[in-house]
Amino acid sequence: MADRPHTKPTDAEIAILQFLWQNGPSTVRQVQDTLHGQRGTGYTTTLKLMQIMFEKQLLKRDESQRSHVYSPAISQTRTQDDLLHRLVDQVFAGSAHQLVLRALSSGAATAEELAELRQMLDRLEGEQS
Amino acid sequence: MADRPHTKPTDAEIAILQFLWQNGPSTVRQVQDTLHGQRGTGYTTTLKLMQIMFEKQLLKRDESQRSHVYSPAISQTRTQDDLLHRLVDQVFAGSAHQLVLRALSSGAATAEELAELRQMLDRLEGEQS
DNA sequence: GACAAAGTACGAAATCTTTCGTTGACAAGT
DNA sequence: ACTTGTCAACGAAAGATTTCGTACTTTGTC
Repeated sequence: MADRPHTKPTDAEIAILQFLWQNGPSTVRQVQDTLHGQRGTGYTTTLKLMQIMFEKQLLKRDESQRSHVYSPAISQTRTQDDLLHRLVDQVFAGSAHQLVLRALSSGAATAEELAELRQMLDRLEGEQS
Repeated sequence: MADRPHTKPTDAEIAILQFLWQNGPSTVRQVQDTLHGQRGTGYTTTLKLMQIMFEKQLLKRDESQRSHVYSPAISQTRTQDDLLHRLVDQVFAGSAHQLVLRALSSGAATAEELAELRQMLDRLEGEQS
């Protein structure tokens, strides 16, 4: 049950959250090595960011070890939903359906994925009747 | 043919763009009255924002009238695509298909819209074979 | 022409985000 | 115990965004 963060995570914050969602609880060092090896920023930058995210309650941390171990305090799906709704409201004038159409037409989808979508459609139409 | 803005428009900028896309070329006053009547910010704030957006080439303007008339310099669809891709990359790990599934399951879609989606699927599957 | 209304331009404050340097604590090996 | 390496904490600078006050210009009205 993730608390709703009333403010949108910044890009840098999302990158860190994404790493933690994918790799599980991690130390600053682990995040820094993998993530900001690409970004080119220093260790203390990542540290500070994660400390701030901890204060903002975006991250939890285990301080029992010398190297604190951080994990997300908000769920991936919840965050995805929030950002998705933001995008729909802001730039698709509230029409999720328009967004879906555009994502499909511009994004490449495999046959498998299309089949999965078709299933989803069946299910949704079933619910509606 | 909209230039690609290499930087992402900020939230405030997107709100203004959205207004202009929906209402057509407008003066600062028109934007301010409608949009930031809700936001609660002053006239000069909106003015400044739109001036900066003009410098950034996010907006065009017609200065032939005393009240300059602004219009978007980037297309709505292009911007939607850009932001959509950003979201997919950042929080859906590059999987547009995951985003679509989530948008469908959480966003309410009417029967009509579902039918339209089904058509889109048919078309996409046709292309693939 | 003087006045008021509404507009633009500009500068700067306030806020938020990102970045890093420095300091002090802790641990490991010698 | 001493040195070396790693870490957390903190403060502060740099950058970007948002906000608004003030000054100047233009337009129309009396």
